[in-house]
Amino acid sequence: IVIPPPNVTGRLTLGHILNNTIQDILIRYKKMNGFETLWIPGMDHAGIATQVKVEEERLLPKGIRKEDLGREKFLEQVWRWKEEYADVIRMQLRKMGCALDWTRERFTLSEDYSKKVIKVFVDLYNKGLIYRGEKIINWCPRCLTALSDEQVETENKSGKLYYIRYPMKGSNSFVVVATTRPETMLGDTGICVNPKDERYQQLVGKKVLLPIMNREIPIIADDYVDPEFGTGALKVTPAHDPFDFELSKKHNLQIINIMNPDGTLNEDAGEYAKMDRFEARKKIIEHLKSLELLEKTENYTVPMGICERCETPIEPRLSKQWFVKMKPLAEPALEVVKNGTIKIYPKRWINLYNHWLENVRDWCISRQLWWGHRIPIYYCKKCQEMEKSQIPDPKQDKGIVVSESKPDRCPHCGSTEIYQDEDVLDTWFSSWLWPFATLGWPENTDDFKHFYPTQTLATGWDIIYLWVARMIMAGLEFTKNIPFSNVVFHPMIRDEKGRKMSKSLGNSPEPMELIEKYGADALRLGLMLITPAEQDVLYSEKSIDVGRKFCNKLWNAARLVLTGFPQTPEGFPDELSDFDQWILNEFNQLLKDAEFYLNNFEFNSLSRRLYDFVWHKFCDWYLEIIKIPPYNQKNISKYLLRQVLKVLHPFIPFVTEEIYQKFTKKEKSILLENYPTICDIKSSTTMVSELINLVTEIRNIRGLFSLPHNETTTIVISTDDERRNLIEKNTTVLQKLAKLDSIVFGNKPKTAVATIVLPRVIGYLILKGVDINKEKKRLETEIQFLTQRIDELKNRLNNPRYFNQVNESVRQKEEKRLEESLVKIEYIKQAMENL
RNA sequence: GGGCGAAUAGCUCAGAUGGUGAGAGCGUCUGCCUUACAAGCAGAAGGUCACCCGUUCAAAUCGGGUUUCGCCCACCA
Repeated sequence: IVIPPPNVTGRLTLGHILNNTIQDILIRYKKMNGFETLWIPGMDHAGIATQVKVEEERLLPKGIRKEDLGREKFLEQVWRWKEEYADVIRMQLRKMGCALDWTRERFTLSEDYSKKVIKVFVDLYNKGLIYRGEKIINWCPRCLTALSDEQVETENKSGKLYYIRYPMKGSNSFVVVATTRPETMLGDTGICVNPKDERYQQLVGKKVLLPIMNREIPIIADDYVDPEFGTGALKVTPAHDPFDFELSKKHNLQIINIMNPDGTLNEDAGEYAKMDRFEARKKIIEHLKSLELLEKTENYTVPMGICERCETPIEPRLSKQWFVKMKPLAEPALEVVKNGTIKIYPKRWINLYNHWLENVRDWCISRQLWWGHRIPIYYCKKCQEMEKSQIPDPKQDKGIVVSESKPDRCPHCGSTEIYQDEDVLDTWFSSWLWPFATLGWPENTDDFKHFYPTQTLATGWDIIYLWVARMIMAGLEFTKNIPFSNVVFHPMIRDEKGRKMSKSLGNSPEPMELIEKYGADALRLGLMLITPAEQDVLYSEKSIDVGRKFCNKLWNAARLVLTGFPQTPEGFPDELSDFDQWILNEFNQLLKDAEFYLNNFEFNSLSRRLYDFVWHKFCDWYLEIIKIPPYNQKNISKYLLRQVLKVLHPFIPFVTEEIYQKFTKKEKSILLENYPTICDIKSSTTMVSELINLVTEIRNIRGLFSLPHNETTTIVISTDDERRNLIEKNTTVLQKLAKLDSIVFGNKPKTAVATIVLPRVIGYLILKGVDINKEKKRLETEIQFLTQRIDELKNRLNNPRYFNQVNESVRQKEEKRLEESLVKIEYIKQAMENL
């Protein structure tokens, strides 16, 4: 396993705890099952995220901008930040018990790793899969960089739809257009209508006068325009809308960029130059009103893109950026999931994966940032100048050199005036190499040969596009192999009200404080107990307390086992009591379930199953029984506890190790032991179950008659020989567990009694204040219930269709239920007569 | 607009291939300081499994539809 590298932006969150707990469980489980395991740690430089953090927390308070420092000085600051938080993250991963191999720690911006990133860029460029293009991209006016489509989140904001009149040239009439971003009108270079729209057909080819700017712009026709929306006429702003840009190319419209990178308007916006885009919106509306060119305003929900890092509204902006052609990479990635070479858990995420890859668009990878891998593109000043005067075709990248290291001379003209592109690469352009770059690729290292492809990637579903799909593409493209066989998507952690964890809401708990308060094991187990496979986790601190209580319970149980039975052997004893067999049988079932759940990455189910076994089987019944002589002299508690600790260890490594050391006297870590295997059970364990049922029934009736728990009572039992033997053999156990002073065999005593009926056993509890009529009623209700059930079962079993279709084991179970019910009803009737 | 998911006890959720009298944790109530554990033990109450129709000997589970909620994607400005 290679860790999904945490961002060096800050401390780990609860989400990281969840993510790493899952991986640690897998690593420890496989290790104990005899596999060679490796879990590689590492961190991600997280380009934009870290840069924004450092600016906000290190520079802003001092009132300086990064431009004041300059690129080099600023990067020094970021590296210092990185070192600080890398230390914190290392400490956090250790505290939560992650069995990582720290000798192999990696970083996406280390010198070594950077070389791999640059190599990949150059390779892709040479293969024609990277190109420079002038397109409308997502621009964050706050971060001053381009973003990929995946780094933009869409929020539906309530806004307005403005209807603006564009006067026809040489006429008194208007064409009315509807827009949500009226300020962009300053950059309009056309009006577009649907050619089939009869309202406008005669206007196509004519011109309107753009208000405020007083520019003549043509009316064109294109199928793209939906006649139903707004007025059916679309204002075309090529520099500020992706489709308008396409239209402008198709119809040869002028392209006018009216905005500066920081979201203020530029000189092409006339009198609005230097004004912020939202301020300009208000002013322009006022302006249009005064010209009587604003026809109306409607409320409208606007899907607005915001920067995932700073939540600033994105501005679609025309600019020259570097792109990766995704289609050729996507096809093989789709195939490996389709044919099952890579398995995705839970399955439902496959849909999402496919949908994205089938509709994938080219990936904008250049960022106008400082923190990141500098793009290995070098420009020749001379050629560029030549290009401007001689070769006007912008598609030709003349004067550009793509190289892993800085070239001395321009290969075209021999000039030494060469400078590198200022931009860096998208942070995900390094992350997508993670599974193999961490193992030494492109060198054919021992690690790479031995450990690649990796087995399992565990991560949150939120980065399925940003990261997972791209890693699969990169793995197939560069290593000709899948990067991992399994992808386990775990849910997002939300607060109790279902809201996302965020700093501004203050609902994001600090994991280290939780570890301080409850212990790392409690945190790990508590999270596993509440983390469903397919739904988001609603976190509350209570669940961590549940984890802590469990650890405490285990600790106390271990205390009893280690000190309470000094005579018992530590190994597997020669002779097993009925109760030993019973608990071993239960343990075998647990092991079967554990294997199933782990193979299917169902950690939640397994953690619940473990909890239930340890608490409600091992502690509540087995440990209680073996306190009672003669079982306190001879039992398998020490053996079984050791096995149980091993099964629990992947979930709660610390407390299990601590207890285990008490056995081995600090000689060997429990992690180096073998995982338990299923052992033979010779005899049937149903008799013990019957005994347990009898105890439960007695406790139940005692409760019904409000008998205080410190008072004992007498029971008279009428049963067959087999059960009489069983009960006689376990008299003390029964007495202790059911609070009985004596057990007598025989028929109903003359005193008033409460009646307990099990198949083949009638028990009469001698109690005060028993109302015979109420007892009769209680038993009659039971008879009624059983009669109904017997009818149902008989009907079913006599039905040939049932008989033919149902599988053997189910039918046997049903037959047994019928038999038990028939026996039980006879016993109840017998008990009724005695009343 | 397209797609995905959810609806089960007061709350948060389990219930794989249809088949036990639908479970757990928390909360509530009753009784217990029983020598591992009061951070605990023994019990109880509490559910028309959102609604309708269908398939089946049998549906919380499968199919169709309805309602409510959540998420993702999308170039109707």
